This record gives sequence, structure tokens and C-alpha cells, in this order.
Amino acid sequence: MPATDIATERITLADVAARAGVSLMTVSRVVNDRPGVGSETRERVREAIDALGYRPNIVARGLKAASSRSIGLMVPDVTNPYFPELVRGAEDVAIEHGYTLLLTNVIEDANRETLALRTFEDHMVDGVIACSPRLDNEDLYPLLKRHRAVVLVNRRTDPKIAGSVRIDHELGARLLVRHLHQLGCRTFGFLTGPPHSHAGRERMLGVDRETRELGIEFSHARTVPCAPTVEGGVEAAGELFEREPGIDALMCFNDLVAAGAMQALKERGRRVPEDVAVVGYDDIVFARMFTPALTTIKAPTYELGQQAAGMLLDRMQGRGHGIDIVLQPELMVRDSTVGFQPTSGGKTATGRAPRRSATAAGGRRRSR
Amino acid sequence: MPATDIATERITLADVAARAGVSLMTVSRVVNDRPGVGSETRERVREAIDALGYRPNIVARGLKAASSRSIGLMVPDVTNPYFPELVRGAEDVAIEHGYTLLLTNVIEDANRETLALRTFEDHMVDGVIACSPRLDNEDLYPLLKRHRAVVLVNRRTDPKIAGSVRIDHELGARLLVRHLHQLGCRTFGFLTGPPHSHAGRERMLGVDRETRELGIEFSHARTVPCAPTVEGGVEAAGELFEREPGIDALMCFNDLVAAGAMQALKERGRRVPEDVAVVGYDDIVFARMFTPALTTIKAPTYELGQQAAGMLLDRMQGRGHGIDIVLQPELMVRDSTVGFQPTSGGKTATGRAPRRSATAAGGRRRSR
DNA sequence: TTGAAAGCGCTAACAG
DNA sequence: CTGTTAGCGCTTTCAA
Repeated sequence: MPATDIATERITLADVAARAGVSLMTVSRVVNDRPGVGSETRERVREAIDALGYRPNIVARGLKAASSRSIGLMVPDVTNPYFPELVRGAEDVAIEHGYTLLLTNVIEDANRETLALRTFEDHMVDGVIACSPRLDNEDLYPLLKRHRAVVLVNRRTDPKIAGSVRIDHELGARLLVRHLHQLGCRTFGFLTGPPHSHAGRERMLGVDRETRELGIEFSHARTVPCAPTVEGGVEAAGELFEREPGIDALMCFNDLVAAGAMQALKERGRRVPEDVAVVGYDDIVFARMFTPALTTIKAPTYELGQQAAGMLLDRMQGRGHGIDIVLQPELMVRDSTVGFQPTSGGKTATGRAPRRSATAAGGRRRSR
Repeated sequence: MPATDIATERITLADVAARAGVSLMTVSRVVNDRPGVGSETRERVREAIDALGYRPNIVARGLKAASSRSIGLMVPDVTNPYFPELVRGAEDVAIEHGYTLLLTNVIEDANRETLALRTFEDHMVDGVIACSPRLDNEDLYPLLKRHRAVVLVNRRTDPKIAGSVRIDHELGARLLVRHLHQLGCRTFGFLTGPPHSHAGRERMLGVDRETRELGIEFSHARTVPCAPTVEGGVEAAGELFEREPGIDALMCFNDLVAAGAMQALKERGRRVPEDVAVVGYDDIVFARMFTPALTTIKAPTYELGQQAAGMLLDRMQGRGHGIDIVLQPELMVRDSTVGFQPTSGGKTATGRAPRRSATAAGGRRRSR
């Protein structure tokens, strides 16, 4: 028993009803703005509510209505600046509609993902936004099916199971490859991120296709998976350059990995961008403050969060099924690539690329 | 009505009881690991639970037990890398003890803080961790008193109302002043952050006292409040240097502000650290990647989160009252200060400071 | 337009 | 050791 004064007793519907001299139901109707109450009674009840400072107990309501006015948001790692941006977007929409966000960090771990989805269930959330889940479909689907509404971020899926909101990562990867190729880079390396990342696979697809189309030889031997963190970048880049010193263009899973990679390259005496052009992905706020400033792909992350929450609210009401929102990424050219000096090898070494220009405009597209 | 298959009906205690051929209470006892059930019956119930995949409904339990097995965590802005670190610490402890985190972002806004605290109440959280709240005591206390247990981060308070876990920000500020003074800086400027920030006030205290003790003249005219963001830093630094061009040491509310300030200084042609030494606060992961790498104060943020959650769990059980945890900060010396070139003015210009060394060791202290 | 009764899923407090 | 009863605060259903 706390030494503190006990918090003021909870005011219940009954208290308000007693004070207003009406029944529970009348109060309930007023609270929920439902018809069937005379305007005079309604007024009297309103006064009682104000006087007592009544607030509905969401838990009790949830028990009956099987709803808790909350939505679960699962993100891999709030510590990566990419996700907080998304959280803000989702939260702003959720709060606006009277919902509370239950946020869970799953630290890129499948077990934590399972736990989180279960916990959401226990708390009777009305819907779930799952951000880049790492679980396999077989494990993920049964978990998702237990929820009334689900939206997946950056992962395509059966629209029966969940809606999806994503960035066109294949395009993002293509933009980067194209840019590096224009600069005269010919030997591409790629730190691909966590092996189970959907986004990572899509980017790999983009790299594969775009290099093929441009006639660049691209070998998966110059590919290393890594943790999506600065440390992951340091390690993976070290390993890759040990094995494949000839790489002159290094693509990274995200900006954190790129930061680590640039650190590792510096330690090895490789200059960025003169010897090796490095690109990241996400355009976190700090990318432009790195040394050199990082060329990367800017994804409309805040909007991604908003769209996800909006779609979830729709699905919670049984609307918006089968809609798949795809947001377009944008290339941000900065100093980690523009000073690249092509060596003899380059067939069509251009060297002069436009600085600080973006190619693909933002925007969105709806499919299906 | 969703087109999806309806999620599997919820399995309740009654289902398990029926299957095991016992009463509700027996199942409840087994679920909660309570004594008073024969080992054979217990086994039978366990099997039924597994077979049916029963999970307790926390909402229903909460209604009776007035608890929802969740704790509310209110942070000003997840977008500032400082807070996610803290969130991780708190979350890890909470999850370990079977609690879920309800996270809310209050975007440095008093209204959102009020809303968040109320929402926590509506959801019957078992306790609240409030991170650097901006609300005044008169507004904050009544809100807090409605919660069973509260821990404030970075804000001292009446232990009857809430526990407190904080960094010794006065010491942090003193370490910075001392360091800058040793380098030969003599004219200090300070971007103080949001006016209502408790942490900001403590740091100001540290600056005031340390400068006085060192015999440096420090005027509040060289002080500007600012938003705790990169943009805030750009603006405030611009304004300050317009007015006070003689400043040779710029202290900033946090690392984001410092990033903005360095940007603004660069635009004005002032070199960092040669002309102006700049320091931040928090040591976010990216501070070492800035150009130049930022000298700053490293706060044990993850641990701060852990301690806050730990203390809250204690308080929720009526223990640990009156304990106030204070964590010690540490000086991280980097390139944004070490190359400072003192001009004639400095009386005891030293110039040679140890690189990459820290003065105050980490550690913690309990008072009261 | 209003109210009374029943019950959401669970647990505390007693019986047996 | 096990079961019964009552009720958490609210809403749905049906009756007045």
C-alpha cells in the first residue's frame, strides 16, 4: 500500500447517474453522443459529468465492446532514427481519431515479434500495424489472423490477411545503381542487411535487375548480410573489402550501415568518395551531417506512418480492403558519391554528375 | 464487417474449465500459479489450456484487479535519438516483468502531456514514467496523483508524488565549462533549450556556478532559448551570433541543437573549433559522426530507462519510496573543441588539452 | 424518451 | 483442495 494519498476514487457512470438523477443508460448515451435523450436531460447529465470530472473507463468499455480504443504498433528498433519518424506519423493520425498507440520494439528478433503480437491480442487492441516483420509467412499469418485489422509496413501480403503500405524499394535500389553507374562506378558491393528483411530482398532485386539492364557485372559474392546498425556496417564492410578489395561502389542496407561502412573504409585508408562511392538508404536526419554527407534514398517515412494508420482505421471499419499503398522514394545526391574518381576500367566514365539534384519525384500510387 | 475470416473466437476461462471438467476458479488458480490446486488437477487443467491455446484476457482481469499489466511512458519526442535509448531501457525491464509499455510522444507540448496522462488513466495503466515533463507543478501534480505509481525522469519532485531518476545535469554543465575554460575559451554563449525544461535550468545553474568559481564573466545576455531540435539550433545560433559576435565557446542544450549551431556557424564563416568551440549534450550515437565530431556529455541513457522502470515497479508495490536515483554524466572530448585557438584575450590560455579522454567516471549514487 | 436486466471475462471472498 | 457467489464499469437488449 503506497504511503501516498490514495488516488481519488474513480468516478463511475453510477456516480454521474446518481447526481443527475437519471439511470446509467441515459448517462452512457450522453457520453457516447447517442440519440434518444431529451435535450434537457442531456444538459443535466453534461453538467453532472463536468462537475464530477467523469471520464469513461476504457477498460470496462472494452470488455463489453471487445475494443480498447488502442492500436498496436510494432517496430524493429526505435533506436534507428528511421522508425521514430514513422511512429510520429502513425501516432498523429491515431490520436486524432481517439486511439492510443501501444508501441513495441522487437529489436529485430522473431521471438519478440511473436510475443508482441500476442501481447497486443491480450490487450485487445483494435488493430495492429506491423513494421517490417521478420517472421516467416507461416508463423506470421496465424498470429495476424487473430487480429481484427492489420496493416503491414514495407511488406506485401495477401490483402485478406492485412493491408500493406510500402516504399517502392526496388525503385530506390535502381535509382542508386543508376546514379553510381553514371559516376563511373563498375564494381558494386552491397551490404544487404538482415537476411529476413523483406525490404532488403526487394532492394537486392532492384540491384540485380538494374545492373543487368545497364550491362554491369554484379556478383552475389560481393554481397554481405549485416545487422542494420552502425556496428553491423563496420563489421560487414571490413569483411567485404578484405575479400573483395576491387569494389568501387558500396551500397548499404540503410544509413546506419553506411555510417559504419564509411568508418571502416576510413580505417583501411580508402577514401570516400574518391576511391569508393558509398550510398545509404532512408535519409535519416543525420545523413547530411555525416562526413562526407551521405548520398541516400529519401523515403517519405512520416507519411508512410500516416498512411499506415489511416489504412488501419479504414480496415477496422471493414473498409479499404485490397488497397495497397506504394510510396515513391527519392534520390538524395551528396558528397559520399559525387567526388568519385573513375579509374581506367570504366568504359563510359562520366565523372560529372549533377550535385544535389533528385531524380524521382515523391508521390504515391494506388494499385488494385 | 471485415471480408476476412473472423478471427478465431476468443477462448475463455469457461472453455478451459469445461474441457478440464473443473470450475472457473480452479483454472484461474492454475493460470495465476496460485496454491490450492491438487497436482493432478493442475496437470489436467494445464493440458486443457495448451490444447485450447488459452490466453488470459488482460482487459477483463484489469477490470477486476484494477490493473492492466501495462505502464505508461511519456517522452517528449522519439525523434530525438536520446529518447529511444531510454525507451529501450525502460521497455526491456518492463517486458521482463510481464508489463507492456504504452508509449506516448508529447512533442514538447503541455497540452499533449495532459492528454497523455489522462489517456493513461483511462487505460488503467499500473504506473507512469514521465520523461522531462514540461508542465508546471500545479498542473502536473493533480494529474500524477490520480496514478498509483509515478516516476519522473530528469525532474526532482516531492517523493510523496513520484520517484525520480535523473542525470546530474549541473555536474554535466560544470564539466563542459571546465573543459572549455582549460582550452582557453573566455566568452561563453549558451543555447538553453525550451524555457520550461528542468534539465535546461539545472544546466544553467551549473554554468552559472562553474563560471563564477573559475572567475569567468558570464552574462545571461549571451543566452538564447531554443527548440531542442536541429532547426532550433540553427535559428538560435544565428540570432545569438548576430548579437554577440565575440563568443568563443558555445554550449548547446543538446546534440541536435549543437548540430544546428555548427551548421549556422559554418554558414557565417566561423570555424569550429578554431574560432568557436562548440559542445552539445547527451552524446547521441551520431555525435561522433558530425563534422567536426562533437564534444559532449554522455549520459547513461539506457540505464536511466532501466532504473526508471525498476523504480516504478518498486513503487507499484509500495516499496522504494523516497529514493531518488542520480546518475553521473561523463565528458566526451572530440574535435569540436580540441582545436580551439585562443586569441590574445585568454589569461591562462592552455591550448593543449588531452584528446579523447573523459574526466568524470560513470557511476551512480543514491540520495535520501 | 427512458430504464431494468443481463452479461463481457475474470478474480476476491467465502463456502463446502 | 475445490466450487459458488458476487461484482469490477460499461453496453446491449428489450421493456416501459
